[in-house]
Amino acid sequence: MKLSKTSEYALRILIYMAKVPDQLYTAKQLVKELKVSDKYLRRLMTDLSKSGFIRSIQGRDGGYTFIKSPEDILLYDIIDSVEGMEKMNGCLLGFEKCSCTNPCAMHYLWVDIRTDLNKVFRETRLSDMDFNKILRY
Amino acid sequence: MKLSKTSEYALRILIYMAKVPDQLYTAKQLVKELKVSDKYLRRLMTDLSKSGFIRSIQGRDGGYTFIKSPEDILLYDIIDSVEGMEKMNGCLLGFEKCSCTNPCAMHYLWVDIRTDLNKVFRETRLSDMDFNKILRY
DNA sequence: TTATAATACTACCTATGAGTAGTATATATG
DNA sequence: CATATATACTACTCATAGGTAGTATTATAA
Ligand code: SF4
Ligand code: SF4
Repeated sequence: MKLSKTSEYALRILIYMAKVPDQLYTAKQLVKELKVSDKYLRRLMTDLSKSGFIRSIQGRDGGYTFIKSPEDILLYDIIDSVEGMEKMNGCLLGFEKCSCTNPCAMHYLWVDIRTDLNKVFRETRLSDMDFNKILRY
Repeated sequence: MKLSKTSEYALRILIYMAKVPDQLYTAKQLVKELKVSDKYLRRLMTDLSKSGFIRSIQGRDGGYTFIKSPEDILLYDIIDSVEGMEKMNGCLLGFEKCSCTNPCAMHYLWVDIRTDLNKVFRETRLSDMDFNKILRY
């Protein structure tokens, strides 16, 4: 389940913002910190606003801020909103949809890892990130 | 590290062939069993021949057969040959090349899973597959 | 030696994710 | 109200993975 660039950006942006929530971030500022294409980030921010994680404030002194508390946002939610999580519900290896009563060749090699991975994404909240250990956003 | 369709096909094909090695498989036969696009499979078979896993026999009564023993083929080798394994050596999440002394936000959530995953691909040989349990190719 | 049945090759087509350009809209402040 | 500084929107471009079409080549067997 290699994440799309878009998911990667979404995670990086929201994790960066979650380090100091309750603050207004402009697109300009985020672009500078995260080194993501300006136009692409702006478009993504609009999507993330529509998804209800943040809200946008237009006009002078505008920007983006959390509208949902980082404690209520799972990594899963973020990925799900930008690229859809069927990719994870199905087979993370990219194989065809799986019934698991009808296992393909990779299944038994894969299933434990899948469980761990799902756990990470479904149980980690933005507020759970260990910000002290993060050296790069 | 969602695998590309091409890796998926390569694994499925070679695993299918490894169930009964020492046999000649025609493209026609593989297409029928694995339900992969005919032309695409053929092209892939040529690649797999050039990579040294199988050899092709042209002409009437031709087909493909292992030239390297399934005992000497790691899943890693297959993926590496069709899509390159940097994707796995780098960050499986799709993040930029990582130094790990300079961890990004996902690192500590991810690193153990990455280890397990690498282990599976780097230590499983085609001959290790548990063919009794595989119900789908 | 000719017909047949297989693989190999070259060149396209198509859909999608990523990124870019330009314009429109909103709002705080003087 | 005018201006400066934000975000929102629409419509492109570009690269790549996946898939397709048609032709060329190879080798067996009658
Ligand atoms: S059987 Fe397991 S490995 Fe195979 S496609 Fe389903 S989840 Fe993936
Ligand atoms: S620090 Fe860890 S999670 Fe981040 S890019 Fe490197 S390997 Fe991936």
